[in-house]
Order: sequence, then structure tokens, then C-alpha cells
Amino acid sequence: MIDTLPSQRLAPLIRTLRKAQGLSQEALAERAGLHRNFVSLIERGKNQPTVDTLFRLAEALGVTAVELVERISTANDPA
Amino acid sequence: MIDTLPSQRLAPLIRTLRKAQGLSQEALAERAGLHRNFVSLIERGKNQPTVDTLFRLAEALGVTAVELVERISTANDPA
DNA sequence: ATGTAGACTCGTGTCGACC
DNA sequence: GGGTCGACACGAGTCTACA
Repeated sequence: MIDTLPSQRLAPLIRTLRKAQGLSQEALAERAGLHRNFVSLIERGKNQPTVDTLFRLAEALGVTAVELVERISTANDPA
Repeated sequence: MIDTLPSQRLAPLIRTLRKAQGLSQEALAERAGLHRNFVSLIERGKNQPTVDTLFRLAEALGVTAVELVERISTANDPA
């Protein structure tokens, strides 16, 4: 059973993957066609993305959306 | 390359899976803790869910969120 | 049982500025 | 480079009602 909300598990994962790519929030935002502030909010779990935005973030991070979802679906710490 | 938006590919898939479970929109909505109208909008591609809502829909459909995302990530028709 | 319409609340997502 | 604030447009999500 997963008690934490997916979006809360997604937040730190985005940050981890972004740093693994050596990207700044600004660079990630530009790649994903999003605003810099929004990336900041997502990484801190203040906002959660919609489905389309999730896919754009995944692509910008160089991973598949499936990979993102897999990692926030596991019981272990995704980051 | 995937030109169609994920949310647009998700729409018919939700409907297919729901019918495969023999559920009405109402029943699915109740299971997922959503409103009946919202399910109707999603299945017709008028609205797209957020990440948390996607997970709740997946669970209510008896599949994993990973499975949903896998099927809307393929080049083939997910439904 | 589904689609649609309207009205509503609140969150997503943008933008500029500042720290 | 990142956090935060305020303001904004628009979309997510609820609800009632009708076809």
C-alpha cells in the first residue's frame, strides 16, 4: 500500500533526475516548455503536474514517462 | 515520435479499460473518488487529469498507473 | 447510463520582480 | 542558480439539472 501521494513522491524524483542530467531548473523549464517557477514548485511538492506536463518533463529529463511512474509507484524511495 | 498528446491517447484507453471491467462511469467515478461528470470529460478528451488523479483512476480500473502510461506511450493505438 | 450546460472553487501554469 | 511573492488566465474538479 502506498500512503504517500504520487505527486509528493514525484517531487524529489524530478530534482534528482534533473541534477543527474546536470541541468538547472531554468534549463529544464526551457526544455520542457514550462516556466522556471513552475519547476521550482513541482520539485518542492507545492504543485503537481497534469498528465501532458508530466510527459513533457520526462522527455526533458531524458527518461520516459513510464520510468517516472515506475519509480513513484514503488514502495521504496524513488529518489 | 509521438505527435498526439498523452491526454488525448489516455481518453479512449480509460473508456476501454472501464468497459473491460464492466463498470459504468458512475461506478468508476465513485471508486476513484471523483465526480461522474469528470470521468465523462476525461474519456472524451475534454479534460486531462493531474498526476494524483491519474493514479486514482488507475487503481479504480484495476490496473497500475505504470500500465496506463505504458499504453499511452506506445506508437500503437493504446485502446 | 451518458452527454452537456452553467456556475462555482481552487489549483495549474505564466510572468516580472526581488532576495 | 534557486526560493518567494503577487498577480493573472485558464483549466481541474464538483455539483445540480436536463435531455
